[in-house]
Amino acid sequence: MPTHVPDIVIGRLPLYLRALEHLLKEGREITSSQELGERLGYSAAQIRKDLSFFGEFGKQGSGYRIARLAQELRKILKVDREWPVVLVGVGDLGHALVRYAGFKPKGFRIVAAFDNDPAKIGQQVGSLIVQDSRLIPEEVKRHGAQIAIIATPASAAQEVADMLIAAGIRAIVNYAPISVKVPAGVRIQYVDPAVQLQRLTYYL
Amino acid sequence: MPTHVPDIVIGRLPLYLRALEHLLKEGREITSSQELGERLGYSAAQIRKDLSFFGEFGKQGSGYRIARLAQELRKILKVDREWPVVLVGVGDLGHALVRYAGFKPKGFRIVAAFDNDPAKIGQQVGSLIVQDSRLIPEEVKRHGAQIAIIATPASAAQEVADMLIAAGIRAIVNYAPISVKVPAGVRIQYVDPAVQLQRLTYYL
DNA sequence: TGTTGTGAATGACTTCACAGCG
DNA sequence: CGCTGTGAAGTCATTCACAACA
Repeated sequence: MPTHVPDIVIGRLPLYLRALEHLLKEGREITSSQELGERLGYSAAQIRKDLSFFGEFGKQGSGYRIARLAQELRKILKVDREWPVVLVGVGDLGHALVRYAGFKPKGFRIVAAFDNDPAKIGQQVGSLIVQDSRLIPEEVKRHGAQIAIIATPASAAQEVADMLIAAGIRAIVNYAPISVKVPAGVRIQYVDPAVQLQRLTYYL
Repeated sequence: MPTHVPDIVIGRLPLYLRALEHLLKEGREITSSQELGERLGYSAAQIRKDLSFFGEFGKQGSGYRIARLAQELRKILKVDREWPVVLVGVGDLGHALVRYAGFKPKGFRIVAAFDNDPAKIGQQVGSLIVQDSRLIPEEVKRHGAQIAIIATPASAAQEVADMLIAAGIRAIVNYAPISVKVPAGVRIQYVDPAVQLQRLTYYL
């Protein structure tokens, strides 16, 4: 619907949504761009401008109805549903992500976990049984998954990404410490735990 | 030394460093801004401009000596040493991070892990014994740690951040799904696994 | 009065394009 | 000749500031 929304705006919307859900849990019904901004460390103008890409959700003089705005954001972000997600690489980090309780309330469910280590295949992790990576193509299709999490070592990440994309995956969160090449039309987000730390030390 | 370097530039340097280290492992000695850019998905000009904030590291006509540039970046980022890091919250995610093998080669070592759950205190995780969160002040000081990782539930994150900062922590990576208030002079990076996914669904 | 939504103004970041040098 | 380093230009993002309105 909107002409074009910068990626950086889309990146902030989940934070707005998260803050709104916290306010709701505190029993609040109304908030303002100023209050949201203070909680999140953004300017009030930034928040109003971001929201204005999608419509008019507030009331002059009073602010935003929290429940309503949260629901609008869920619709915009398409997290007003449950997305099936597949995960590849059941090391410590992958293991933790499979069991992570925070996905379900935010619109995601890990429906399959893969590894190529025979010692891990067949093991139960959370409510899933680890499957052989060779089953990725058929399982991705069977679940209709468009989203994947890569939590393999760096050495396997590119090959795994290629296989996932061939199977129909169009969005990836990559926890492996390496950049992977993906074709146009596939979105990728990087989370390298060591890089997060290295972004801080410069300032110390 | 440099007048002022934008945060966004600092944020890319660890990615340049990571790519250089990969090239080194492949046995390469020389690279160019173009090659680096292609690997990482940035323009060659972007990379040259970023580096120019800190000096002149290349040779016209040939490019960059990889080992030399990597070492310069480590110096700039101050990861040419080993930083002690403390971690709070030994759930699945914290557990995985304590055992994460990727920190050491990038300049970090987790020197203490804390939790407030009596069932976890005293347990061994990796080479560490989980300690009572009440020991944070003395242990942070004893190790001289300036960096912390928060991997607690959202409900504990603010309180834990306050305690860490009071004890001398000046940089935080927060895996808890909540924004926390920190005073000026303390840097914080957020990694919410669900937010990473929510940043992708808009495009599907 | 208090707060939104939004053009206009400002500021920040990226790309261009080329001189200069190895 | 190829590639860096870098001002200048261009693009994109944020903040300002205020009309509109509950």
